[in-house]
Order: sequence, then structure tokens, then C-alpha cells
Amino acid sequence: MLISLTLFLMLEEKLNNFVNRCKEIGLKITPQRIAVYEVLLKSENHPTVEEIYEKVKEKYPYVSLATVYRTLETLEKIGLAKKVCFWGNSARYDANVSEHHHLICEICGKIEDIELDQNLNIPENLKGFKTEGYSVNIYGICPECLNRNS
Amino acid sequence: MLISLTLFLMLEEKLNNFVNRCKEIGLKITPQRIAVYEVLLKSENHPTVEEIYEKVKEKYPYVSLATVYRTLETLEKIGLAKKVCFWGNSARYDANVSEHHHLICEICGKIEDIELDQNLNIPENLKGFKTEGYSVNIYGICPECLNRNS
DNA sequence: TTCCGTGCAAAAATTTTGCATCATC
DNA sequence: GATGATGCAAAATTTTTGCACGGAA
Repeated sequence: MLISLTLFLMLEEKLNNFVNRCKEIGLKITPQRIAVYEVLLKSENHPTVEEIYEKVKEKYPYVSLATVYRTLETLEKIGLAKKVCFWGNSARYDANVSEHHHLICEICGKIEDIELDQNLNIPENLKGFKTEGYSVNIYGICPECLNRNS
Repeated sequence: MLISLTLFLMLEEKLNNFVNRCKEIGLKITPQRIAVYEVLLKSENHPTVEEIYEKVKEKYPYVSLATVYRTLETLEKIGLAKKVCFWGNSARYDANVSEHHHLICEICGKIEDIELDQNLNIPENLKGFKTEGYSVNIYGICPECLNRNS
């Protein structure tokens, strides 16, 4: 109960932040944009474009898949979403843009965000690259797949 | 000179190993398979399927893209290649299947293998996942893109 | 009113599949 | 000779794009 209230406030805050960012940059605030971002914020896993589209359609049946693609691209451009490394053949998105890591099931492809208590010390210059950050993908088998296969 | 000789020997060894694996499992050894694997082994970067296809075509002009797709899938299945996390929209492959890490250019998408002198200590059990390994993606800007944009 | 964003449909790009033929074993 | 792999073409999937219209500023 308390948790869901907290989550709700976070959601509101993030949506407000989004609206402000849009105003700043001169992007128009449309219901579709809000809806796409809201669906992404509410997603526990890292949804594919198609999955986001389906969710948005529940609220706006006439929304177009192209709009979802374009909105996700916009969100990525303004730094509110990230395309994540994917397992299958379609792009997945994540609204968690803080530096974090992923736990990936090698069987079903499920991806969970994860915090690590250890840090890597990455030099600013590696093989001539100017480095900017890193993310760790941990591979394994998720609880559901472990059960199913035993 | 010495280096290229060493590389050549490694290549021969890996190709031999591949042939043996095929015999073991009952896969037929075809020129196309060898060619695809050889191209992948020789690639410095992590080529897309299309890029591999183009290279293989230089030697076997009648090769089909479908064969390249199927061969890469086979290579992955027998553990001699890996689909890597990708940046753009098409799959990339890597013949380096040992545990290693990636340095990724955020502008052009180039991916380089990299060794790290630090290790993360990953618990065997994380959020119910049975973990099996990890890889680190370091993001940054490659020397060429740094030059181009300055 | 001015534009940007949207929906729609078509196109492009990527990947998979069915099937007859061919090559390896 | 049997079987599995290949090439080709078609289909399926995923993503992008052009353009006219509508809605936000």
C-alpha cells in the first residue's frame, strides 16, 4: 500500500519531469507521448516496441505503431529511455536511465535490472576510446526456467 | 610477421577444431560453413550477417544469405560463435567465445573486444537466478569518431 | 495560425521458411 | 544411396518513411 503510493508519486514525478523537458526543448506534449512513456515507466521488465504498442492501444486504440517507434526514439534522444541489449530480434526499451546492470535469463530472455555493490574502475581512455560509462550483463537462468527444467 | 604467423596458426587450429566438432556431432563439413567461420575468425570487429555474407561471396559468389544465417545459428548452437549485444538493428556475431568484454562506440556502433584486469564477484544466486557468467559493456566514443567530431 | 506530431499505408530492412536440388558422408 | 545442407524465392517480422490531416502552442 505504502509502496504503491511511493511508486505512484515517482511515476507522477517522472511524468512531470518529462512534460517539463518537452516544454524546455520545444517538443509538443501529446497524449500519445505521455502514454508511451507511462507504459514504459510502469513496465517491470524491458518491453519490446510491440508490447508497448499493445499497452498503449488499450488506452488509445487508434495509436499507430509508427508513433510508438518515433516516441521511443525521442525518449532516447532526450535521455529518458534506453534501448537495451537484446536477446531476440526486436529492440527492447528501459526507462531506467541511471547507471545500472542487467540480469539476463539465457533461456527465456527475461531481463531484470540489478544493483551491484562493486564498481569497476574504468580508465577514461581505453584503446583510444573516450569512455563514458559501463554496464554489466550477468547471464544465468531465472527461477521460472530453473523450475521448468528440473 | 611473427604475429601474422601466430594468427595464421591460431586460425588453422580453430578451423581444425571446428571440423572435428562437426564430425563429432554429425554435421557435414561444407565449404560454405568453413568460409563463414573463417570470415568470422578473421574479423577484427563484430560483423553483421550482411557483412559476413559479403565477405563469403568474394570466395563463393553463389552463396546464399540464408546459408549464412543458418551457419551462424549452427556456430552459436555448438558454442563457436556468439550473437553480441547490438547497437543498431541487425545482429552481430563474435567468434571469441571466451569470457571477455566489449568497448562500444556510441556514435558509430563499432565494438571492440577488451580485457579487464579487474573481476567482479558475482554470487551464484542472484534474485533467484542461477548465474553463469557476465560481460561488461563499456560505452564511449572511438578515436575515429572523436576526430571526426572535433 | 503555425508547425510539429500523428495515422495510415507503403517501403525498406532484416530474418525465417519451404522446397527442389546438390554434395557430403 | 541416404541424409543433411544449400540456393532460391517467398513469406514473415521488424523498422523507417512520405504525406496529408489534425491538434498543441
